[in-house]
Amino acid sequence: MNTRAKKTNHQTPCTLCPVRQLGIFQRLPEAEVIKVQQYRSGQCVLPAKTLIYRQGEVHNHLYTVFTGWVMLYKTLSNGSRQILRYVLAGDFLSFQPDARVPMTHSAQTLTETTLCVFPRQNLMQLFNEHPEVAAQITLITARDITLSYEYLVNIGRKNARERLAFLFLEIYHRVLPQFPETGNTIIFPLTQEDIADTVGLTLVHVNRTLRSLREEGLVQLSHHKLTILDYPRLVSLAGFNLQNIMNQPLL
Amino acid sequence: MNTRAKKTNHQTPCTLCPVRQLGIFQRLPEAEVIKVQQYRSGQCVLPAKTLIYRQGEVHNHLYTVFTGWVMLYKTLSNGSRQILRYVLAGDFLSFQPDARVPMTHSAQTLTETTLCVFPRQNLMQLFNEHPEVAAQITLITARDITLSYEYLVNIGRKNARERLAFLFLEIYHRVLPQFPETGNTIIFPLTQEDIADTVGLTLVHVNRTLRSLREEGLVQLSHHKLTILDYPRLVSLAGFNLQNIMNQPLL
DNA sequence: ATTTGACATTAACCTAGGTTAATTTCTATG
DNA sequence: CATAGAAATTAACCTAGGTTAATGTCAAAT
Repeated sequence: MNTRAKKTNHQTPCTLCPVRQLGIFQRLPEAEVIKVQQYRSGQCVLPAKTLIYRQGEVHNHLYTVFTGWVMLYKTLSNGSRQILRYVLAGDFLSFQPDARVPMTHSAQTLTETTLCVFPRQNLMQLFNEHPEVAAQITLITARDITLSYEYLVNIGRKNARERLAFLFLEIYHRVLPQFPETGNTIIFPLTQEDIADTVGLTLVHVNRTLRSLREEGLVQLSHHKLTILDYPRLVSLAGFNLQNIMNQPLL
Repeated sequence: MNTRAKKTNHQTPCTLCPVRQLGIFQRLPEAEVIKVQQYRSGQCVLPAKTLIYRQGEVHNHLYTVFTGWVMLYKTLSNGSRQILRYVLAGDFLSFQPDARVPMTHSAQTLTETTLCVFPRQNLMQLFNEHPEVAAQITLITARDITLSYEYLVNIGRKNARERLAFLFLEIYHRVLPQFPETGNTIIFPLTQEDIADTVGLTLVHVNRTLRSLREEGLVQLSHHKLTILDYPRLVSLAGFNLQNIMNQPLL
């Protein structure tokens, strides 16, 4: 990982971890969590725009995102980039269980980010000793697939306005549980180029489409703040279905 | 599931299962497999074009594909369809671990297909009693994500020729281990409309692009047979990387 | 052998989104 | 507060791929 990363001194005990409410360990009993903690190797804070791992390289850590935004992306030989997913607080990062295989994508922070680190070597041991955790991870991974299927539909079968509407709603709904006080406005650190590389358009066309959405009073995006102006119309434009997005276990 | 489905009388014991060489139980010791077998509820043969489950409906079985082709897809409110993935022999089907949540996509056979059936209720029990299996499933699911990321790149950032080249190579390499005697020609049951709905194009443009690939001596597709004519050029056109595709544990 | 419906093929035309390039904000830094 | 690089915005023009629609081919069913 990048050298600017600093390992924090204070190590939050897993039982006090704020992301427990959001992510993987939600349903694990207290005792289970305390046992899991011993596999953890630490916690670290990364500045914005830090590469966490690079496509093609072997990488020996797994992470849970504590706070901040991370993006996963692939780079093609012609230089273009496809962003695969945004990883937010409570999400799992770099889940590729075989430590010998090089990563197939890269990960980079968008904002300052705090990660909780597990060495990959401990994973199989953790699985064997705590099958509960393996089951939880399977569940999360299955939901990640569901999300990436939504992205496939979004890029493969929708027009520009629909694609943006969907992206905004998807992110809005994943940010909401972290900041319940948030109204219709969330902090949104993506540039228009990031948006373009997420939904398979060019940045110029993203800009045009944003203007059209703004002029129609659907969303407003500026200075890294996104405001949902007309939620119902946006939902219907995007063909948005909450169920396919949420990372929390669904009741 | 469809009523035309017939449950076969003869039940292959899991230890003799031909897909064991390909799929999930590859690394499980014999004794483990015998124990897993008791969770199985049966084996069934479905004709081509059978709906296995439908988007929006709760579905209480999990499957391993024994022989045949299955496609997963989503249908939008405007009637268009996005194919998400082809499920081949040895692959896992409908992995959505929470039985109460409706399926987010549909599954339909393309050819006659034999499935091995697990009731979903047994899954958590299986996980708890056999963490080995949970770990294997995690591994497979992680690889499914890798594949769907490849699809995202394919649709989001490549032109028509590149998309088709990639699809052909991806499928070719997944079919190969099943039929080692196959030369450069494989059976390829997709229609041009299926191809279009997989790579985010229209069937008319798929036809045009196929002609162009044929005229340049790259691939030949007719009568449900696909022939790879110029493998190296196809690989370079597609930006194809084997590692991201294979479902087998890599080394 | 004929019918039928599904699938493939082609042509003519059109448009959503891409390309290029210039200009205008921001925002971080000295 | 000045400056530079990053990000946003806009306009003019272009093309890859979409649309419509007609025709051809094949295989299953009678």
